[in-house]
Amino acid sequence: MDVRTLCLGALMGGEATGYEIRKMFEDGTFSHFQIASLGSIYPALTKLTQDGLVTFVEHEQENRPDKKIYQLTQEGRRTFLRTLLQTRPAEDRYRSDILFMLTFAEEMPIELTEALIDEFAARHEMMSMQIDPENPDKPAPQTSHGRDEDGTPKPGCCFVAGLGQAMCEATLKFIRENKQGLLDELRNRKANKS
Amino acid sequence: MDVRTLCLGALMGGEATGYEIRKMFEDGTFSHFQIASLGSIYPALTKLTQDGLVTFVEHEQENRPDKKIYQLTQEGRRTFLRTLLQTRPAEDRYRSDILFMLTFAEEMPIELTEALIDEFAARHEMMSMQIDPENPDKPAPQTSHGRDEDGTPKPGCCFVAGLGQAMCEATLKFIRENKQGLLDELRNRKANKS
DNA sequence: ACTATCATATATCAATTCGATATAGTCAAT
DNA sequence: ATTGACTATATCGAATTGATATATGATAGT
Repeated sequence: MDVRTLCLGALMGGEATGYEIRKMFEDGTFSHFQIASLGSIYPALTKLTQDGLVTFVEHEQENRPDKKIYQLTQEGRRTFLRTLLQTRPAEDRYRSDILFMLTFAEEMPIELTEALIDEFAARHEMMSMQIDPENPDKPAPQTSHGRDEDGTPKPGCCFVAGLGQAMCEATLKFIRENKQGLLDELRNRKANKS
Repeated sequence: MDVRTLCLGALMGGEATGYEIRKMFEDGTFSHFQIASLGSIYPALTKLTQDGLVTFVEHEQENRPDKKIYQLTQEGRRTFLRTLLQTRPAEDRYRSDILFMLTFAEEMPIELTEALIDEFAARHEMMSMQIDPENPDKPAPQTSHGRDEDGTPKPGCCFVAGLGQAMCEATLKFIRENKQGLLDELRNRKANKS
């Protein structure tokens, strides 16, 4: 899924600026399973405007850069829904420096291994708290993304949020149950080697 | 972590060709938490050779392109271990078209929602089987990546593999418990709307 | 027998995307 | 007083992906 499609999806929840769209991918609704940076969002919005899939209204603000509030056109909405129907979703990809590094646990000091695991746990704990299945867009709910016009959270979003939480909890549980075992085993091996 | 570092890590397990390194990220040891394509691996190996971190021996093969078997130099090994100690691991990032699409479940036919969930489950089931914590590099164990010189699986690899499996299982469990509820809710909403 | 398709193996390249930076003002905190 | 954080758009070099080219053997389907 390219950034253009992601932007269309972001605008399905209502109008937004490029900056707000980035926030949806940084902190908000989509942050746990899609990424898009400003450097790709702004060009994408420009292209979408040229293609007539979005329009924007420029709001002047006192002593601040103009705000361009983007909105889907009917054509944009149709295009996005067609994309949903036609796209064969790409493989999921999970990228974790920490897990990659932990693969080399034997080659590094045990304190580092423990620190990496703790860091991994801390990040997942934070993520788990950030995701609230009843309220998919926790931080800054000014814009009503993730919920319907009437304010009800969307069932799809709840499902996805719940799944994310389940994954976090499984991760934390695994660490609670296996961290000490790994550290002991590593200590054993070091002792045997010397 | 850039591709150069990933290549050094891949070569920590012993010598390999560029093609074999790609397989480690495609099917093998690292496939579930790091990605690297041939288009980035070959340039990375060239650069690493220039920098003296790896060397290669060219093996001619009858009726096949030459094979360049790469190997870490001592300098390369030291550099990688230093990187492990110094690098602040980047945030994990998980990217899933399916979860993104499911966010818009209300906007699409229920059959598509169900198909997407089933696809998601199928992929995780496959992944779960592919990961064997006792044997981190399931497919094609010619090269001994993920295990020590003596053939014992490395504890770090086992830990990471076990974690991956736990996540897969949690995902599958969540789907078993929540898929029907989501579909029912969606059907309800459609009925109420019309 | 013929034809795909896949696997091995290296290499290149356009298109995409990231990450950093520039600009510019407000606001809170140290 | 000044550092850092937030809002907001925009650009650009660098990294990376994904596709393609080349060459051949093996395997499987029609």
